[in-house]
Amino acid sequence: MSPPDLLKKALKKEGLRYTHQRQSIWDEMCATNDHRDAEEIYLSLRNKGKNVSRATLYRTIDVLVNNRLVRKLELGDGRARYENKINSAHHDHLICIQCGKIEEFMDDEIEERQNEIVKDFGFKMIRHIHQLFVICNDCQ
Amino acid sequence: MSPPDLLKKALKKEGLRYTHQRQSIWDEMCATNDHRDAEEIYLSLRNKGKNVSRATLYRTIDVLVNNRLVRKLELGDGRARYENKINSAHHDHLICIQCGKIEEFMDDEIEERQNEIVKDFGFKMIRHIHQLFVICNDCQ
DNA sequence: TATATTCTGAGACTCATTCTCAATAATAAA
DNA sequence: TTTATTATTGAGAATGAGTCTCAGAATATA
Repeated sequence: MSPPDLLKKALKKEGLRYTHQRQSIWDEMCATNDHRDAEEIYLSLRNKGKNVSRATLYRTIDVLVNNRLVRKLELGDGRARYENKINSAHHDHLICIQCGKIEEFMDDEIEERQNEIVKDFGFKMIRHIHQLFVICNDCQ
Repeated sequence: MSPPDLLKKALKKEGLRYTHQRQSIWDEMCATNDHRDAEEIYLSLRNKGKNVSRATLYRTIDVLVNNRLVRKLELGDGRARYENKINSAHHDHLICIQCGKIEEFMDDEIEERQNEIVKDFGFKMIRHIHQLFVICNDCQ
């Protein structure tokens, strides 16, 4: 299911301990390719009998995000969404402002232009956010 | 300084009254091309003897954003930034993750590709967010 | 001017996220 | 393996940007 080594490696790299809770959270993150908020992940864990506190959930997600196992999506509505990064190549997002549906896109040309822009400024690219807010076909 | 007609027109369109506070806030938004958070704008108003409540500030900024006089920037740190839209053409942002400096960029090729992507999905583009998080030249 | 309606401000409230700290679990040492 | 050390956890308190409430103030209408 979820590649156990990736979690253990990340924890070791950070000097953190391997615990049941952290494994449960990583399993849960890998269980779907959805873009879920913390509460959805929390409740899904509870449903499966894996009781992990919100505090631990947030703390663990931070570790996963910092180690590029999970991606954090900020859509501007006050709730972050999370998706695992191991089942998919790099992509950005289209978000329907009506129904909330999230689709993924990837465009080499855009990626390339981005890098050139940053280089032209003499800066160093760390990461980027590219979100297209749309009305999807179902909502038109 | 700030084009007074734009504010009055927007308020009229929304069926809202023209008040001192709303004019002060619009003046303040036009006073700089910075990307400031609500608290900075609030304090700057106070400094100038224009006492406007936070409630009114947020409410008015909403109106300005909805009428495209002001742009709201969500950088993922929990504080929205605002910039007036009347002194500048469309652009996106580079943000230094070290010092917080914000630069602007605009790329026709990217804009075009974006539109094509949305069209290919059969969606309708509403708006987009494109942020490049970097380490700027001063911070390297 | 009188009346109706909208706006404002102070502070209470919300809600996602972070923090605190005593109890617990994982690791290291003996 | 037992003990000692150190990190982790969970419950709930705290945080903080932003929103809401509602009585009094300002503006518009008759």
